[in-house]
Amino acid sequence: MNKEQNHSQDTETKILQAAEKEFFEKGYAGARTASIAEAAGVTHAMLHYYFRTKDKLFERIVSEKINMLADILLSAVGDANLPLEERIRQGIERHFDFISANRDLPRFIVNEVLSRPEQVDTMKRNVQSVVNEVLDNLQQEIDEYAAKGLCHRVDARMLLIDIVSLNVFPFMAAPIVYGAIGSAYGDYEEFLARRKRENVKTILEKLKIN
Amino acid sequence: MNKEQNHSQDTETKILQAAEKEFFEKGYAGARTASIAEAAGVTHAMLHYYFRTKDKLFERIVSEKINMLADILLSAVGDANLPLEERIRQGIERHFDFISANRDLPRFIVNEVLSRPEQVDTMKRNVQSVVNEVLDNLQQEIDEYAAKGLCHRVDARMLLIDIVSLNVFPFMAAPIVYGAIGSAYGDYEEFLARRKRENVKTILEKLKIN
DNA sequence: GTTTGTGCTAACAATTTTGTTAATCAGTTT
DNA sequence: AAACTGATTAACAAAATTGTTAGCACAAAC
Repeated sequence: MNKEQNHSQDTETKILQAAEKEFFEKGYAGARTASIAEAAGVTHAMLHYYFRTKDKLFERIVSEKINMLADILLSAVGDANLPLEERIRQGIERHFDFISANRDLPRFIVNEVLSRPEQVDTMKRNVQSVVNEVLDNLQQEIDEYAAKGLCHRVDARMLLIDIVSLNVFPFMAAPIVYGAIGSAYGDYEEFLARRKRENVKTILEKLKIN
Repeated sequence: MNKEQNHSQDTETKILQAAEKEFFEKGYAGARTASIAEAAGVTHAMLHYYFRTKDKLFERIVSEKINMLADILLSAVGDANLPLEERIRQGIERHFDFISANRDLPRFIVNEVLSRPEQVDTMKRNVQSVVNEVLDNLQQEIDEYAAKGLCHRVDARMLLIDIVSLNVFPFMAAPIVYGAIGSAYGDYEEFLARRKRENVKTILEKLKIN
């Protein structure tokens, strides 16, 4: 009995889950504490009991999500001592799969986090050092390969922006991208598989020397 | 005196401008009719006088913006009877410049329009026929070039998604993309110029036959 | 000069939404 | 079993936000 032994199977967790869904779908301003409580199957006083205010509940969700971002970046780095091309392919695919498994996350970050200057600072602090280290290593490796004439000497920072753009945007604009174009390729999952291959190809094409 | 002759230099227009700004910055749910009125320098009753409800005012802004999208697509098509490569370059650059001149538009569309199924339908109806025509022509032209061995036979639809992704995402995620990476390239405008060149290069690389 | 209509204001009404509080319930401890 | 503790509820309070209304002012029409 170290922690609180909750009655109805962790009310706090149920609220958090419902809150995440509501905030992701409607944003901070559009979210209603009453809806969250209802979705969680508790009275809305409980929400205030556990989290005091809507704001604090929101912050809790946000900080959790911001942490995921640094993680995915690191996990996408891939096994060292694979050949460069293979590592980049792996990085792109892992990033794509992560976004695919968290389809509402990019929109949430862009909408709710990037519009708050304080949180942008938090993100920068959390992400910048990791990003820079990853990028410096990647750039070094690219330069080595280029020196041996094995690839073009592309700019690692630009490459990262390319990758993230290609991987993320179609998910953010999914209703219109798939609705107006993608549906020609079959169902949504098929379309995504196609995009994933396409993105790998696009990026590797930039490196490839012919 | 066909139309109403307003007193203080077009109150309706001032409300519309203030509303656009507020809705773009804070989204529908976050926007406050009182803020809009204050920014427009009128009492907030005027807002209801001219537009009845917050909802109707919002719809007015949305439909205006949706129309812009079909326009930019057509205008980016570029002069026919230019060589293919030059046309695509022109298309990418025009699209980039349009986004650059309307930096909050993508976020607005993604956030506020794509989350409303009815409006997604409206957009599809408005955009789909234009997009399909443009894409069919482009595909045909690519195929002709490819048949002569002048370029790879790339898929026009995928190419369009690539272009839009590369051009749009950095603007949507500007605070973090520029803040964590882009600032290494100088001020924001310099960074953008660099991105524009980069995007053209990335896309043309996919076509180029070596 | 009176009438009429449109733009406009100030105050108010209605609703929605967040947050609080006092009381109750269910275990646990003593 | 009495007292205690944290979880829970229902009802309420407070604040914010949208929307309405009655009336004023001023220009044009008659």
